[in-house]
Amino acid sequence: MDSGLPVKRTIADQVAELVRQRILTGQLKGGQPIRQEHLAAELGVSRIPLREALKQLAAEGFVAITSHKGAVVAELSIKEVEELFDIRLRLETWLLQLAIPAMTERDLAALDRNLEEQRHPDILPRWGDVNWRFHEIMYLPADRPITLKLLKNIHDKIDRYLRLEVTMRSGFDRALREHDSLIAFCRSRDIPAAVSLLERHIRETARGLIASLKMQ
Amino acid sequence: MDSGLPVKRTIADQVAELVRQRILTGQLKGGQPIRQEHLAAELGVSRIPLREALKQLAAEGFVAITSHKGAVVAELSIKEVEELFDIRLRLETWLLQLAIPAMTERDLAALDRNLEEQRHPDILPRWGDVNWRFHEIMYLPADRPITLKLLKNIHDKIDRYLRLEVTMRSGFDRALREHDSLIAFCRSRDIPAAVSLLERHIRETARGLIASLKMQ
DNA sequence: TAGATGTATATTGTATACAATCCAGGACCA
DNA sequence: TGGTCCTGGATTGTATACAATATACATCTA
Repeated sequence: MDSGLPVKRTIADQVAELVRQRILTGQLKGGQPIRQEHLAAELGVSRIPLREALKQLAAEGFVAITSHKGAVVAELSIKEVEELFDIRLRLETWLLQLAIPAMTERDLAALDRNLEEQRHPDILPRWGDVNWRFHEIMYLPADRPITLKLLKNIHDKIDRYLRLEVTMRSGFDRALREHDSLIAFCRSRDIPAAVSLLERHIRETARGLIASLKMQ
Repeated sequence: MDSGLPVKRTIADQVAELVRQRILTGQLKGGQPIRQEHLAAELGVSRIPLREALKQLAAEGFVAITSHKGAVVAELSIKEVEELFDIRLRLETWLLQLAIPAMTERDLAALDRNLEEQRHPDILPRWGDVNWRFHEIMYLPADRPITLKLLKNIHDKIDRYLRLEVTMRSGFDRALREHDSLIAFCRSRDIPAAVSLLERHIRETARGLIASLKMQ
């Protein structure tokens, strides 16, 4: 099994990863223009690999490139966030349904371990990653790699906004409780209960995030 | 309303479009390696814009790039084709459900016009485009642009294989009949009938394509 | 002969240099 | 004043040149 990451990584790939991280963590904010010469100099590379990285990020939807004007960090409108959650709803409930019958004890144990990590005192900075991992572990037994990759991309886009602490604090405990119940339903192979809880889980997360977006 | 295409197109964009077309039409076949110098010379450009185009196509899933080894035209396994159809099923039935109540007479007329085009004697070479346009027109009133773009990407990937004439001939008449009925159900706002027909339509297309893939 | 190791050549990856384009701000005019 | 047309600097887009890497083949060794 291949991790998907090339052993010998090219500068362009490293730069793409780094810029993506900066966008996800908010170091690069939505709407902010990216000056190629400046950023390339800061990273100690030429503009060529940076430009290739930007082309890739543009295709992934993290930046928007306009000819001869340059790249800006992509912004998500509330409408777009709602649509992304809608897509999640359709695809994740489907994957969960497929996954539950295929789950092994190993998978359930991995979910337990992940839940422990979520309860770690200073989880907040890593919450985005750990939360996605939880969902990923649940869906892996469904054996739908393309869908999973697609969902990861969506999660990444949404996570930029979930980092707004307002949302974090209010939805955090609820998320933990729901994750806990989800594992229980998976363990008892109760597909309807699990799917319906997941549906509520996603809708609630969406509601919280969108409310906080509308507030500011 | 913006077409999405930049007025002043850069060489890299034109090359990306051209290479994508060559892949979709089978001029570049799955698994075939892409030699940068050779292709760049053939197109009369340098390798820089070609490389940027390849990075974009890689992110879209049309080519696979391995460091220091180059790009090869992506291949789809039967398992992957099945998964793509599964995603279509989930997302397209959802979009249709949303779209039907929002459809106007204009939309229905556009569907009629498209159907006429499908009946054109030598539609075969343009079938991929026209077929997608049919589905796109149906889903546009749902007003879910991100989902629609995602589905277009999936359609493009599948179309490469739908061009195998075997499938074409056998599934062609059926597709026409089903498209016709779909319009009728949309016109009478019969959501359950339309959705269930669309579901069968997608499943049948998948079945035909996969059967012909397994044959060869 | 089979396998390992070195070397030449092809190919990709990156830096530098230059061309094309955009944009802010000033000159000019009605 | 307000609008239009320049113009120069900033920025992006592309070509060329060079560096890094991979692959095929020859050579060597046991």
